[in-house]
Amino acid sequence: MQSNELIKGTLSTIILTLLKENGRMYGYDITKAVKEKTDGKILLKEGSLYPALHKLSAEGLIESEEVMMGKRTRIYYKLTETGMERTKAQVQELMSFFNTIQALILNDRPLAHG
Amino acid sequence: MQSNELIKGTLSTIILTLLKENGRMYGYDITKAVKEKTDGKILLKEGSLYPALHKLSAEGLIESEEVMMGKRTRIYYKLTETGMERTKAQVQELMSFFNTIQALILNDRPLAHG
DNA sequence: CACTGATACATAGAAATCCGATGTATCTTT
DNA sequence: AAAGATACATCGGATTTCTATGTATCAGTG
Repeated sequence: MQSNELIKGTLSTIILTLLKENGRMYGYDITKAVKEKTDGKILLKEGSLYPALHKLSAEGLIESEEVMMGKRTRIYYKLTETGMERTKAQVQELMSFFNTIQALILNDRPLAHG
Repeated sequence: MQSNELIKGTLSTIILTLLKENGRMYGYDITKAVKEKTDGKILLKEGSLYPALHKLSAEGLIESEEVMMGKRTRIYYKLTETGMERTKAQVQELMSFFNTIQALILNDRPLAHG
């Protein structure tokens, strides 16, 4: 899958945005949400997600809360204040990047030859 | 620079597209074109560009031609037939990916709780 | 009750990608 | 003569995501 190459650099923004929208989510929840919202086009792997969550946590952008569901642990994550600010910034940055790339790629006028 | 993180996965598409638009370019030319066309937002480094060009060349997507400018070598690159097809495919794939991500990120409706 | 598939966490190592630093050398301008 | 732009190149590092693997619980089925 080539889409997996493209996801690089966008993963943290995706996670942060989902948390912003949904308030509180746990890991497995996030993989399902991404799958559903992208019609299966993006399949977030556990090996990508959990390390990413730990990293965001270590950076203080999200905070976790362990909840026991019967005998099974479920770890909920939500944005911190810092994380909320960072989410807005990253979304803006990502959209700006998309615009830049689109301008670069969809403009089929040759260079003015400078 | 965080934009540099985002470029991952898009670099080859950028190079291929520029070659498609301009027909024939050499390395230094490409760095300048990217800089100009993105208003300095994306600065392609030589350490990224030259290896990428060699790889595209090895994959048969572009072909090179050495030209002596005085005593200095200039290596022009242009798309092969395969490269032309691949360029179209990658551009479509990239745009599709952008749409997917935008739908995921800009949709602030919470999940229907499934 | 055994089995299967979904749920739920986690990590180690591999693979890929881009950048920073560095190197060589020519050409142009001052 | 010096500085800055042009023009190529590679190495090692940092980062990121995936594959594979592991553990364990829960629900549904035969």
